[in-house]
Amino acid sequence: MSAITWQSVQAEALRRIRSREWPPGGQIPHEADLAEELGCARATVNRALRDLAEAGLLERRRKAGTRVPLNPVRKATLEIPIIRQDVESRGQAYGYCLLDQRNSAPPHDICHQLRLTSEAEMIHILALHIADGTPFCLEDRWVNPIAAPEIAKADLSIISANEWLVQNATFSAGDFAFGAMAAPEAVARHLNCAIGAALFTVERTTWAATLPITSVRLHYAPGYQMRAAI
Amino acid sequence: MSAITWQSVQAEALRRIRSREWPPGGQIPHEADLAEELGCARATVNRALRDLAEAGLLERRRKAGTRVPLNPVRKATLEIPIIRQDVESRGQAYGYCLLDQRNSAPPHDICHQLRLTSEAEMIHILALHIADGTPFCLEDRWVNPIAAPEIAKADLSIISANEWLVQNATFSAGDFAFGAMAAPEAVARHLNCAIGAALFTVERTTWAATLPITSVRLHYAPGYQMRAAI
DNA sequence: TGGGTTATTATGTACATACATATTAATTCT
DNA sequence: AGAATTAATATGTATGTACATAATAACCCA
Repeated sequence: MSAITWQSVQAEALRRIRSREWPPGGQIPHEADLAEELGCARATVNRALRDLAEAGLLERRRKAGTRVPLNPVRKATLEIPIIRQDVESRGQAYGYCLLDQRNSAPPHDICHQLRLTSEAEMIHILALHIADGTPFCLEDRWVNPIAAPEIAKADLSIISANEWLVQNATFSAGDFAFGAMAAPEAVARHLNCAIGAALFTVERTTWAATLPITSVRLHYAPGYQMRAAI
Repeated sequence: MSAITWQSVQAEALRRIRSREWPPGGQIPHEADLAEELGCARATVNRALRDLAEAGLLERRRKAGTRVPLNPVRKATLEIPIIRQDVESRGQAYGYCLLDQRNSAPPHDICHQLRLTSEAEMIHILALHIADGTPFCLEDRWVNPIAAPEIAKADLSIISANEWLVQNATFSAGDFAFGAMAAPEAVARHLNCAIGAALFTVERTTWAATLPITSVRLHYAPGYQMRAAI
């Protein structure tokens, strides 16, 4: 293969950005010029710069050209495994316990999250994920029975709703919100921690096209950290 | 242009994954077969499937082919803006206040984070980010003066270290850890919240190649949520 | 049979070319 | 002058071909 790969072109572009040879806010040469200068095809330059633009390190617009953003908004990739895999990848034994499952009308804020106006009943699930015998994560979930009717037949005391949904209800879009919350009494009891302890909390809502599937709140035991990398 | 784009090929592949026409754990046809079936070039199929593999929806290996993973590890994209932009994008007025800046030897855990063994002095910065007059985020940062010597000349009472570093010390790699923490007395005082309040906390460490640049701990005021989307 | 070598195969990449598309600049018309 | 039209241009995409690479399967020989 040719000595210059799109990776090498990308590395050279990164070098020029970092060294300010291509200054912040400034335009960089056209793809065609770069291709000629570096001795490769334009498609190769395109591939390299496109990836950098996706990472937020360049801004590209047709006709306007490519420029180095003044305040790059870097994008980190967050891997969202199912909770069992999260536990097992830490080398801990995974356990699971269904605490409650019933049909009822969701509270107002859940309806809002799912962009539902009706007061239709949904499936409410409360379950505990366990790592090496100690509480790991409390799952408080509402499932839209219209979007995933077959979940009613699943035995959620064996497989977690988290896992069942990942395997059976492929979603097309999802929102995440990460935050912290003082453990309410009910949550503290299940997680076996002090009332008011600082808990890392994830709220996730997923859709299949415009049909809301599920909204879940995950309360992680004190000390949990979620990791990401650039 | 041709009627079939790589996006349309990707959409069709997604449809087959979701409909289980391509079942979880199963192999899918080769690129060449798909290209013939869909009536496009192999490069077009490659582009479509490569992107799906990057999103975690397919697994590709040379010679072994492409398969649908049993437990897809979905990847969410997290945008990491500078804090000023984060505040301004919420429609709030940004304020900033440098609380302390001094040179000293970092504590042991910071050295560990930066993978440093020496006891060399670093720059310690404590600063408060403000939204609409109320405390938004407390920044507790250690900067390696070897990696960013020019920061000593910067007036960090005017521009935040966060912003200065993004603009002046492009990094090549970074680790993130998100978690929750009960507000210690010193932090609570600055954030004007109760001692022990649940705070969303981000720890970030960045490198230029193997040279550690900075390690920062961000304590967000109670109620803060970080958002992401798939 | 076992271990190492060689063929096979599916994905990965590079290139030249052609055309599409979005956006800006120039131009024309009223 | 101002609005509408047209040209110019940089990026975006599709294609056919060629070869690279990694992983597996087949083979061969001791």
